[in-house]
Amino acid sequence: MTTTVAQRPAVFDHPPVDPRVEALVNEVIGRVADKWTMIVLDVLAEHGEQRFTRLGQLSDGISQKMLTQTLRQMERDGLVVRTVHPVVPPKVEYRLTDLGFSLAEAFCGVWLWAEKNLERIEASRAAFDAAK
Amino acid sequence: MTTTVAQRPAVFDHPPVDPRVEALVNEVIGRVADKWTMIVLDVLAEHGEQRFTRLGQLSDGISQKMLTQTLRQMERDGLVVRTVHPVVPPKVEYRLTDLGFSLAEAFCGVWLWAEKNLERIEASRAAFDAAK
DNA sequence: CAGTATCCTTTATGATACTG
DNA sequence: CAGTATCATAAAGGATACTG
Repeated sequence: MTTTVAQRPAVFDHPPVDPRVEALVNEVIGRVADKWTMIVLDVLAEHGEQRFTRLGQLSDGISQKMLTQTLRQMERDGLVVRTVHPVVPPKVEYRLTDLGFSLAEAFCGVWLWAEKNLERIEASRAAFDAAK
Repeated sequence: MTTTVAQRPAVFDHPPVDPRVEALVNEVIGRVADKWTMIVLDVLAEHGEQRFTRLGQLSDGISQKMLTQTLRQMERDGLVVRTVHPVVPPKVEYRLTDLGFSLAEAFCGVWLWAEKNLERIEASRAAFDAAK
């Protein structure tokens, strides 16, 4: 144990966890902490149920391929539900599950952090780049 | 505005933001919501200041190359400070800045979410895979 | 409309060897 | 120890064309 423990908040004092659980958590984080997943999640959280094409418009910069891929993965992970309406032309809607919503809430703090600290980050980058 | 607004918690009712700010936030999220960044961030938050090699051991599965790369980027973004001790053999220590620490706190909710919902995710995946 | 399929380019990452 | 440099491969991602 290092001498830095006391200066860290209690939120980081996890109980010791099974390494295999930790590895699984890492895997989930790696899959879930994905740029497009977070953006689509945010769009669905902010705009509610949406059709495929609209979702693509709202998820700025995403390609159709990545949208399909991201949505399939999110569906598989239980973050969204896909509803196919048997009409022509096709109408498919996506919405967050409770699980997806809880992730959006958990990730919300990171969005706020990014929004709040944008300028600090840019300033830090500029200073770093200037120094070398 | 859709009819789903009322059922969403206040945390998602952002004021309208400049699209360019939103794009920048997306960029930061894309860069920061990176698997290795989150893992190294977590390790530094939990274990405090660490040397390069030790950091690699604690960040399970990371290669030396990715560790270097991730640390440089985090340093550039102002998340960590790199301290070189002029001794031989070299001793370089990394620790979180206040900014880095605040991100670790913001991201902490996602770790807890992942830990809490691991089994639900695995069950969902199994069901999804079985259905097709 | 909501995809799928394919080709192709870019980026990410790993393995290995080398150095102050 | 803490990297850097290089090579090689895998994975991510974009563009385009096609389909129920």
